[in-house]
Amino acid sequence: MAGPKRSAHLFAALGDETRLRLVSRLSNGGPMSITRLTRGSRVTRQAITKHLRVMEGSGLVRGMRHGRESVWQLNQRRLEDARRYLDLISKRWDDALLRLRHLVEDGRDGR
Amino acid sequence: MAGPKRSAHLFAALGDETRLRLVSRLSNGGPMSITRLTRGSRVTRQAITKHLRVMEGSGLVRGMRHGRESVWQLNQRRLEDARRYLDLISKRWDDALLRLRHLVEDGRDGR
DNA sequence: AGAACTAGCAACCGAATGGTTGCGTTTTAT
DNA sequence: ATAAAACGCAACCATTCGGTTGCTAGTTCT
Repeated sequence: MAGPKRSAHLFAALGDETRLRLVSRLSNGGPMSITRLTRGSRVTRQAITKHLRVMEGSGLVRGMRHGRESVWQLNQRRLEDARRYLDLISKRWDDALLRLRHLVEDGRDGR
Repeated sequence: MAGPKRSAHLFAALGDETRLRLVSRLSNGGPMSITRLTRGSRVTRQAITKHLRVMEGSGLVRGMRHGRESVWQLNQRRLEDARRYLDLISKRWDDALLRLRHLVEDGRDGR
């Protein structure tokens, strides 16, 4: 299920520039090894590794060992989870504003 | 424009449990004052204020002074920005996997 | 006018975060 | 068999973050 706790965790994983760049790289280059991801990034391989682990922790990405290198790929399902959560909030917000407008108008009529 | 930096900032604003709870409250209760938001939250009013400012910093929320209280409301446009970014990533990912599959298949045929 | 309410400002604190460096281990290439 | 490549582990560091407390200032209510 969604839930604010799990969702926050997920968004937090997206809430870092370096990490979002990794997501972007993976999203249009397909699965990639750590050193490959490190090339073209201004930070250390270790930093990349840490970030990948963080994202793995929220299910956003997962890696498999392939010979001497570990290859990482996006997990699209989690992306959809995030999107659904935003949709939910958006929908509720519309309704809330509608209810609010009704309240105001009723107030006027009630004078 | 989107951009990884601005987007990361936006997701970071969503990437905290307390903050996401605030978003949720605002999303189905409509615009609300700080003290009202504080009631029903386990943290201090000051904490709430700080979080609101953080979210304001990424344009996710905005507040207006109304008499002695400051009333805050969601900014739906930013929510849509976040959603669009996720859509973009998702779409790219699909294409990347497709290209990858073609590569693999071509490899087999090329033997 | 005075009490109560709502909020802002500033200082402080412990924990988490993003990043680096150094070293050891496994796997591939020569 | 050695060298090189790719990675994991651990320690360390500065900064940011989430949160609290104490105090002050503007608004509303009686």
